Amino acid sequence: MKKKPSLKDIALKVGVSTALVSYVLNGKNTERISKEVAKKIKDAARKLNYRPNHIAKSLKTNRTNTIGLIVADIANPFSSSLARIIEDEAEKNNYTVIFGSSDESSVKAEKLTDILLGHQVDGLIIAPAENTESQIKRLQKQGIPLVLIDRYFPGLKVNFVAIDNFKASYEAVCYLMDAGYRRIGIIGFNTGLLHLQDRQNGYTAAFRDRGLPLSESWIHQVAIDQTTGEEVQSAVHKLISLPEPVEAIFFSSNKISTEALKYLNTLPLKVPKDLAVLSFDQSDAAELFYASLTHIWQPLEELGQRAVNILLASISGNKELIQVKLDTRLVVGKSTRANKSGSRVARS
Amino acid sequence: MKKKPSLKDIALKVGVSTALVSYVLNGKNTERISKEVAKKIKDAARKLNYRPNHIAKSLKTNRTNTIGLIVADIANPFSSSLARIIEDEAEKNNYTVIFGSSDESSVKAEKLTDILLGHQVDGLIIAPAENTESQIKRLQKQGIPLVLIDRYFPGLKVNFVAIDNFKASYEAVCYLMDAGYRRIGIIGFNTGLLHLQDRQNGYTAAFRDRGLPLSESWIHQVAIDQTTGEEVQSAVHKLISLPEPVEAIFFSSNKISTEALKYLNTLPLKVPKDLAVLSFDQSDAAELFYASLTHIWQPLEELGQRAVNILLASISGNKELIQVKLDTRLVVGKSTRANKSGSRVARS
DNA sequence: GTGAAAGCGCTAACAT
DNA sequence: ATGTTAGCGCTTTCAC
Repeated sequence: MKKKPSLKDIALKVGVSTALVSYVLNGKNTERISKEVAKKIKDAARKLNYRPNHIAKSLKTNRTNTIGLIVADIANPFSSSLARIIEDEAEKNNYTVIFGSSDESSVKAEKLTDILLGHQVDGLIIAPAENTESQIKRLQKQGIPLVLIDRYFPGLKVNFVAIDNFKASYEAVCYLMDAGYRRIGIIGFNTGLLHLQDRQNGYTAAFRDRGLPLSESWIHQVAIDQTTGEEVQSAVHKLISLPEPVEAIFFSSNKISTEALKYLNTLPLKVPKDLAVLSFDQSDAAELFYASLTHIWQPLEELGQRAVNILLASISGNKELIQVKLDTRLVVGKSTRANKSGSRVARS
Repeated sequence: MKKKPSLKDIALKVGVSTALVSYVLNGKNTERISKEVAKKIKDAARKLNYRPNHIAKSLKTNRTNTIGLIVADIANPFSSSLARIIEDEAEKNNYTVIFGSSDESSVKAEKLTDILLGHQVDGLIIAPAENTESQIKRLQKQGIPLVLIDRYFPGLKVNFVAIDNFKASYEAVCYLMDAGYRRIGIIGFNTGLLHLQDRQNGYTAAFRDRGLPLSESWIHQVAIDQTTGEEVQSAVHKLISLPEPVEAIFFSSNKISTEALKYLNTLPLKVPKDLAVLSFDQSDAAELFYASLTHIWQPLEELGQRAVNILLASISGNKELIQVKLDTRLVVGKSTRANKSGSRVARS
């Protein structure tokens, strides 16, 4: 690799000091620099194909204009969509994104954080994995600009942008109940992550508030940190094989619904006639499945954009604690029926 | 943000020179450093929660251990899956990934390249957008370690890892022909990107080699750089509304097939009975659609891993030109029939 | 208007 | 076995 041209090379070529070159190229103190010199410098820079060395600049300014992003798995559409939004919003503000996938492992998350901080990112956007509360706390104590996304720890006074998972689930399950469904199963993750627990809590709360019976056999949990295809299939299988099979299943994430729908495709049973399904998270799955999926839509754009803006504000010294819970929307598709016993609304 | 501890702080605390601290913390020259001092230094580093400043290190060493990744759109599952693989492979080699989405725009691609290079990435992995040949050429002339992925420019002597798109398409279309399909439509992108053109060329070549008639009305192209939902729908609609409707459609990318399948879901027609479909690229869509998709599978793992390894070799000074074309696999699903006129294989 | 020089945190060649 | 020092490319203060 040829040596890259530096400020000095330009200075030498034009016959001025590096300081002047720096001023001109950064548009600083322009009023007190002669037009001719400025032009000469710019020309030389162009001719040498000069590209400022951000590394050197950063060392001096203590700013890298880089933000670190830690998601669970960049290959998951939820994460990658978010990443794209964050990338765009960051770019608008002249920031670049470094990323890493934690795989829901606190060990990987910690290592990743170290690496990103080693690269001197100006701040971090983190979808925190389970058991990383202490890491987050430590980062905060070190004064590192930080905003959690998608998930948060209720005890921690740390910026976050998330959705109201409890409410979203609650409303979704109520929707099913209003439609006449009674035996409603749920497949969720077996995890300590509050935002995922909330989805299950919303589910149980709906039963409680409506005074409807809830059977333990309707609740299934799968592991979050490994391929869950088989586990999900087995859960679905159990739910529909009960002496009194469930009439509807609520999938608490896109990963789960994708696996479940794949499985349902192999079964003779028909959605929504024989079984209704409803899922958290939008995804292509919603429309690719033969019965377009009724699902809980998350405001990804807003989630990502606000995270970036809160982070940038924090980087600029804003000390205010900002915690945002955004609302979701229930998008009704064909995988559930507005009125379970269709005949009730039959016309004359 | 509190000032971060530096080598100097440790040196001061322990009462040694920064050089010693650097040696100890980097495990260099360990043989000639006393155990006690080494221990003291390590303890101090831990106590101060020292994290090496990669920026400073980079300035000195001219290595950032960062690679820049430019994809078309990180939100596309193809890109994000690849990104994940690249991330993992990079991490194994102690590298971090900075990324950006070009949106298939040469202007964005150039800007992105500049930004990533400004951050002093050690090398670039690029899925080049249309009309970026000159950019790539320039990068190469500057001696920047480089490997193209997924796409390449046949004229350029630049490293690449890609697949044989022509062959993959050719074989896929032949498969359809062998199954008895004759009126086979294709929906591809209207683009100058060779790898996408190759997919269409493979299609036409199959007709030519088999001596089968091909109608212009079977070939449709949609724009690549914008949401193509409507365009795809309209293309599908035209293909199945021909006086002699096509019997099969070949979608030349995951983006196209996803949109097309969504549309097919809204139609009364049944796959594969009324229409067979076959797609390039694996994706969840393959199994979520009611008739699991016959598709061309790409070796993403190998694609990503080899790209990283070739890049790292190049960064380490390897001058050898490496151009790899990997083979794909046709995965047969239920969206096509092995024998179009099913009766022919009917048993007794 | 312009330049000299210090220094960001680190490494490595060169002392001692 | 440990220390000194120059310098990576840049910004910025201060001097002329």
